[in-house]
Amino acid sequence: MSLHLEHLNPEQLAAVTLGDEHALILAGAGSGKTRVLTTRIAWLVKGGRVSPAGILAVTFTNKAAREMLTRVSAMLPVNPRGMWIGTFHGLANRMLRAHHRDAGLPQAFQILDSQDQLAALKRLLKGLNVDEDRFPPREVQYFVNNRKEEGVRAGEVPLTDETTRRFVELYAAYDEQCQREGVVDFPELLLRAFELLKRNELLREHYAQRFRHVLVDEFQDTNRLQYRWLKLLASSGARMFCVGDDDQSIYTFRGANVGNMADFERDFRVKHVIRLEQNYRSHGNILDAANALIANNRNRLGKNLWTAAGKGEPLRVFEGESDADEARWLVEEVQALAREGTRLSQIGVLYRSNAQSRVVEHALFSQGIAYRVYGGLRFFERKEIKDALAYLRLVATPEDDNSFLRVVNLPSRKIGARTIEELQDAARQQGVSLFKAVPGNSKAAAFTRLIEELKAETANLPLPEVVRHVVERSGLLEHYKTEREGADRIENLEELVNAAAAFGEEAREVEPGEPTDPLTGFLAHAALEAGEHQAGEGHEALQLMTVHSAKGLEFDAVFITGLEEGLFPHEQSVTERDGLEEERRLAYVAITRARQRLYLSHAQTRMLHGQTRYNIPSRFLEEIPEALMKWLTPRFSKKKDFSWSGRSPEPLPFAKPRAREVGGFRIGQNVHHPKFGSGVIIDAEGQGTDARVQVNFGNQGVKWLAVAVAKLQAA
DNA sequence: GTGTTGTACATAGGC
DNA sequence: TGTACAACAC
Repeated sequence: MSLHLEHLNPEQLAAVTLGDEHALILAGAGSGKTRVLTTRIAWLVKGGRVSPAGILAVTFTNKAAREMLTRVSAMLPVNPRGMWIGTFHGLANRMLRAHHRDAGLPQAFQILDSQDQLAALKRLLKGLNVDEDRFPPREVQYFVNNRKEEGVRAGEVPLTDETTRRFVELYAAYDEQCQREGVVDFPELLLRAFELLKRNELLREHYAQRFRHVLVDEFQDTNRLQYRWLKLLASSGARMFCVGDDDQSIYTFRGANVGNMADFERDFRVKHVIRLEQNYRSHGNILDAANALIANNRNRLGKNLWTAAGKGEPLRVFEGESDADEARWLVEEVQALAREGTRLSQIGVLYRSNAQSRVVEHALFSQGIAYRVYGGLRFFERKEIKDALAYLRLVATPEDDNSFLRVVNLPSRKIGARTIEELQDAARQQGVSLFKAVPGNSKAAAFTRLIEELKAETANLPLPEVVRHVVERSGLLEHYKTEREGADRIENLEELVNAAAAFGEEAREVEPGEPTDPLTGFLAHAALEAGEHQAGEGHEALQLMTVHSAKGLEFDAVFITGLEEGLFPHEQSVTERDGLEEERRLAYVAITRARQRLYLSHAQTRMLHGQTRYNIPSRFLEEIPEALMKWLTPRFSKKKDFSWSGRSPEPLPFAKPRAREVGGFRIGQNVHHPKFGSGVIIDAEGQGTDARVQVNFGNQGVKWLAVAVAKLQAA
């Protein structure tokens, strides 16, 4: 039960034992950030500096919140009752349930995930006869969410032009619809919680007095609204302890605002910025590479990681002729590592985008190597689970039109688009929910009766039995039994019953005002905690994932694949503001995942969207000092004509004939241009003085150049 | 009202 | 290349 303060380095100790003041902790990768955060909480509580109820600690993921809770519990003599530890959304939900009346919400309000939100918007746009070409649902969603994250309601958006005016109308209509149906989307959860404190002085005072210490994890990932909410919570003198790393900010594309770090320093007149720069994870060469790379970014608070461990081995770099070649090499290296005793689960294969996993998977599969791919559908996002949840939601909230539409004809009740439309018209006219608008003698009435019966039948059952009963009586189980390949779905539906049981068993402390209805709690849990991506965690398997999902993880050996211009950095990023810097931070995150060994690779050709692409090596490879790397293939191979030779597939017999060689240049050849720099020829056409070649210059773009005019040189 | 073909589209993904 | 959803035919 000791805090083991003696094991902390001076900076960590200073952070943990900081006195009565605000603090910004710049915590580099692998610098013991979580340890500092949890030890500080324990130190505050154990020393009697604050009661557990005075602690509010917030993270971004449920996983991080769980880990924090576990570690804090281990350091304290009793279960830390009364602490608020959770995600922003989880804590907002908790607050809104407790004060749903003040927040203007029904007690059992349902939470829309992004999919649900999009479905709700599509329905709205259809009902309003909006031209979906001019106002695509996705863009409306984007607009709404961005405004909410700025804390701006529909009535407050400046109407700069006609299009904006239209978007704002839709925003307002969407919010009305949500209100009517008693549902709340993710950004709304945060905005409501913010507005609740902003408008209700009594409540604000209550919480601001209660929480004496507010601790924030991954502070660089907070958006503007989250920061403003934190400021309200700290409005009565609470001490803020914000931990973050600007170099690991990789989520600006979804609203994260690194600027919050600088704002925080200023707004709270932070006296102490503590830098945790000693890294306990990686060998020296790996850290040197990371430091050198990130030094190319201009917008930084500044930080340099160091380690007491040795330099370790050089980074191994491989150039593949193709993506398949790269994958073959990777598999061989993995096998070699395994022979040397590295466990598969301690090897991470990282890539920029999910599409890249396929080739690697193929190679792994053919060699019989166990692997696990992260990403994709999570448990509570699966179709059959969402169907079951829709029934459960209707039992709890019949006004939930989203759920109504989802399952009114599932299993089939012979209710088609026509009937639905009529129903929607009627509901709109009467200003009521679809459920209420159902005429007594219609086909749909059988459905509403079913829901009402379910409600009555399950009223006094324990939660898992409620779920079991609804899954069976709704006809879903039967429906999926008759569906071919429905075995997995049946299994998942059964697993849902188990999930309900597990949820019920988790002894969660109930504070006054907390929802007492277990079903409501479970439905919120399902929305907020999407569950595991894939079963089979803990099995010995190679770990495949995007760089984004690797954040926060570490491996003995790491492969970063597809280090090519256009892929990593991604071509989309060049059009984004500071996009390239974010890509570089992403590469920084990837590198710093490795403990002992780091492998970097790229391929000369790659199949993307069914087409062969010729990419030049990523600039990030050039930003890493040569001395740290060991090239397994000749650096930036000068091999020419690779697309037409050797093992490479012949062009299809009916493919459009392409000029293989024009004006002394060949497809696949590396070239240099005085203005655009180095590139690779990806296409050619014409003859003699008309000869033109298409060159991929990476960040400079893809260009057609006349051979006679452009000063192209073989590189 | 349901099954089938056809076309558009393709970063990253937490809650 | 593979998927997702919309417009089509039964």
